[in-house]
Amino acid sequence: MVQNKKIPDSAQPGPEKQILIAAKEVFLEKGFDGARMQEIADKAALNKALLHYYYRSKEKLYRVIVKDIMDQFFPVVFGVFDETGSLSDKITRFFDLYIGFLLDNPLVPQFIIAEIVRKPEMLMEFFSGPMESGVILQLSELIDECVRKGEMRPIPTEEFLMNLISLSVFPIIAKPILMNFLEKDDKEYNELINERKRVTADFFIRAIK
Amino acid sequence: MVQNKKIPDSAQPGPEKQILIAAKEVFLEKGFDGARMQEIADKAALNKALLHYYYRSKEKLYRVIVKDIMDQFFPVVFGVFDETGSLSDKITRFFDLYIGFLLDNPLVPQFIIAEIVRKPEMLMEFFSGPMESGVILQLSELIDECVRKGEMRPIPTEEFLMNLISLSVFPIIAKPILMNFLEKDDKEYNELINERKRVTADFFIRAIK
DNA sequence: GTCTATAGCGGGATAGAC
DNA sequence: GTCTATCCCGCTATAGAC
Repeated sequence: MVQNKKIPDSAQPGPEKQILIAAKEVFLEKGFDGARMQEIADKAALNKALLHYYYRSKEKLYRVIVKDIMDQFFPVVFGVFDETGSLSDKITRFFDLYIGFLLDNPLVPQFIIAEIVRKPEMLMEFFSGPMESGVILQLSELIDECVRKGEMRPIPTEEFLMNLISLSVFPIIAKPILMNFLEKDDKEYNELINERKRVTADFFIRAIK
Repeated sequence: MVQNKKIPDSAQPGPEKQILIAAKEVFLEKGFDGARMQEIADKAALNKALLHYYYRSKEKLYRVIVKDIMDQFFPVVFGVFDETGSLSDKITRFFDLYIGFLLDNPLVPQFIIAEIVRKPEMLMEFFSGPMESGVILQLSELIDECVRKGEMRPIPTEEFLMNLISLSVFPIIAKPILMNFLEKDDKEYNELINERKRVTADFFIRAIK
């Protein structure tokens, strides 16, 4: 299953890019410890030695992939709230866009949770970019404004953001468990998540009214 | 950091139990691939060979720990809704209890997500117990009743349950990322989660009204 | 740049003394 | 039952031919 084709900038078609595509697939699925250089090489239809020729070590290759995944993941969260429209529109658009992205890339949030949580050092390394974008501040201002207009009750920005993300992401990363629990098959579960785009926006809007 | 002392039934104080306690700590923190038998032995202050004497293989030891973790985790989710009180009381009690448990055992949900998601076979193996308890059915009936009484709007059981769990669990498993994102230190973040016991119950109750 | 072959080691597992 | 010593495989990494 191809998870995602968005691979860095620099990479021209050729072995270097093939490696990145294969590595991303394998690391996403298996994590650092579970991934094997041999499997990446096989998937890229190349020799194992070439991986080291281009990227020196497993660790170095991994870091490239982590950066790629983080760069792709975080911008999606942001920049939805600075468009036009009512608060309800923005929230509706957020869930639609974000859950849509997660459905296309289910392994991405799981990877970030599982891997970054166990190697918090890496966070600091790759997190400066998104951090600086000032989303928190921007969101705070939006909330203030909506409260003034009476479109919502006052809610701490942290709570607003946490709930927004929790409701979107958790059903994706816990899919196997929740599937089992709710006795759904794969198709049914994905339909459920698809409905959540709408349904969760409604849920959220009611909660902040 | 001792995560949790609740270790199976059978285990008397002695090497067998020491191994389980150490193994649980290491597997919780590192996962199967990341865990080292040597580290478990060191932590249990025993020889590596003894691990194999008692549990034959890393895999076998791991299965014992997984079962222990699952057995301890799932009952907490259940059995909160069959007590007395109004719907609001039940929801408030749920978040209080569940988030409290998660704060005491932050690695447990992360472990279940990270490990079980990558070895779905294991789910089937250990999931029969909780599955059979009929929580879904029970919750459906509660919702029906509350809708009849006008205490809440009609909501699919799946949605109700997913949102309940998402709002509780996600902020715990994504702690390192959210901490960074919200620019909180460890203490501040835990306080935030503690407030969520109350605050999230309120959020949820508003959403289903 | 791309391959084959192999070094080197970490780590799970076992043999065997006590 | 508990230890030390060791086996042996799998995997990262490198040497070196082409």
